This record gives sequence, C-alpha cells and structure tokens, in this order.
Amino acid sequence: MSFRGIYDRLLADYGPRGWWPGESAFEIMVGAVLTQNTAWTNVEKAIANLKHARVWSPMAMVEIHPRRLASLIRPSGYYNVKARRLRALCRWVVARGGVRRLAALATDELRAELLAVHGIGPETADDILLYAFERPVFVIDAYTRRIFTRLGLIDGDESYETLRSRFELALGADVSLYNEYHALIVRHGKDTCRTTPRCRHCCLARVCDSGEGLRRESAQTGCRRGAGSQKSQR
DNA sequence: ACCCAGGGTCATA
DNA sequence: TATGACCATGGG
Repeated sequence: MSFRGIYDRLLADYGPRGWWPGESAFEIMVGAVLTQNTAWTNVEKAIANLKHARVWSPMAMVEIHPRRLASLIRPSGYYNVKARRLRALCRWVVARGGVRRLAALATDELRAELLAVHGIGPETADDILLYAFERPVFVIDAYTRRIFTRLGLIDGDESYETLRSRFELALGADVSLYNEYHALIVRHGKDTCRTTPRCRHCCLARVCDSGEGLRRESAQTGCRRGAGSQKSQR
C-alpha cells in the first residue's frame, strides 16, 4: 500500500481534521513549542493563561520576566525549558521584523533560520513551516514513525530528513495534502495506533503487517509486532 | 501507582 | 555518531 493509499483510507475513516488548532500564525508557533513531548490538553491551558495575562505577542514574550513567563506556561510541562525556547523564538521573530516580514522569505531560508533558534528542532520547525507559513514541508513525528513502521512501509530508525524526503517525493509538494495527512496521522496515533495498538477498529488493519492478526488480537498485547516508536539516526 | 504525551539539548564514550 | 539523562505537568 502506497503512502497515498494510506492517506485515502485515513481520510475516508476520520474525515478532514481542520488543522492546526489555533487561529493566528503566532498561536501556531507558540503551540508548536509548547506541545513538544506534551499532551495538547496541557498546551491549551498554557495558551489560555498567556492570553488572559495578555502576554500574547512576540514583543510581550520578549519583555516579560522569564520567571513569570515560565509560571504562565506551567501546565504544559518543562516550563523552564519552554519559557527559554519561546523567548528565543520570539526574539528571532522580533529581530526579523515580525511574522509578516518572515513570510516573504523562501522556504529553505526560513527553515534554516528556524533550526538555528535554540529549542527549535526539525519537527517543531516543520510544524511552523507547514501550518503557520503554509509551506509544502511534510512533518515527521513519533506517531508517523510508529504507524508506518507497523505498516511495514519504513524501518523506523531512518533519520528525520530521510523520512521527510521519502514522504515528500512519494506525495509531491502539496500544502493541503501535507496539512491534512499529518493531522490524520496524529488522530490515528492517538486513538487507534496507540502505544498498545487497537487493531480491532483500525481502518488500516487489512493492509498492516501488525494488523493481519485482526481476528486473533489479544486484549493485552494487541497486534503481533511493532511495539514501540523508534528514535535514531541515519 | 504507573505509563504516556504531537521533542530537543547536552554530556559522555 | 550514538546512546542516555534531563526537562515536568496532567490524564488515563
């Protein structure tokens, strides 16, 4: 089954997701940092705190005392680390003359600058590029590795860049498609292809290396293989 | 009580 | 270059 085929099945099963949650480009950038290794429900609380405190612009985040910024985003976890990362991101935005000015940059240049910001790694950079700046960049996250490893379409230990180019070459540059695909992957990873998978009601079970044991899936172990997500290089 | 969550950086070997 | 420690809250 091709990458495109998987997409079609996910879309048919879940319907359009309407991502990213958040209205402005700035909100998407903030959310991308706060959601690093963190459940989105916690991020929502942190964002609500920031809005109510009216710390809701790059300039405001640069000027606020770091300790206070940290306390506002406390529900999102790693709050000291993330306060520094938000600050670094906002310092960059301000130095570059704002989000609107940044939107004039070419995708490659924008990506390189994002990656140079302390605390912005490949996934966070690509979340921002795809959802805030609407650039055709495919986002690779832990769910992507887990789902496609179980499907048998990737090894799982490829480098971030290797996987990204593999998806992009297979799918062709298409912002709307990348947008929807990543949102579907997150939905599928959260609710169905979880740490311990629920292959019974998985729309991909018939084409999945792990899901062929559909009938025999035991309650505890889930599917046959493909236990966890991987992380590594090459 | 334990496991997990929409990563990234830094120190070691 | 490749592992491991660390960051921390909240929900199931």
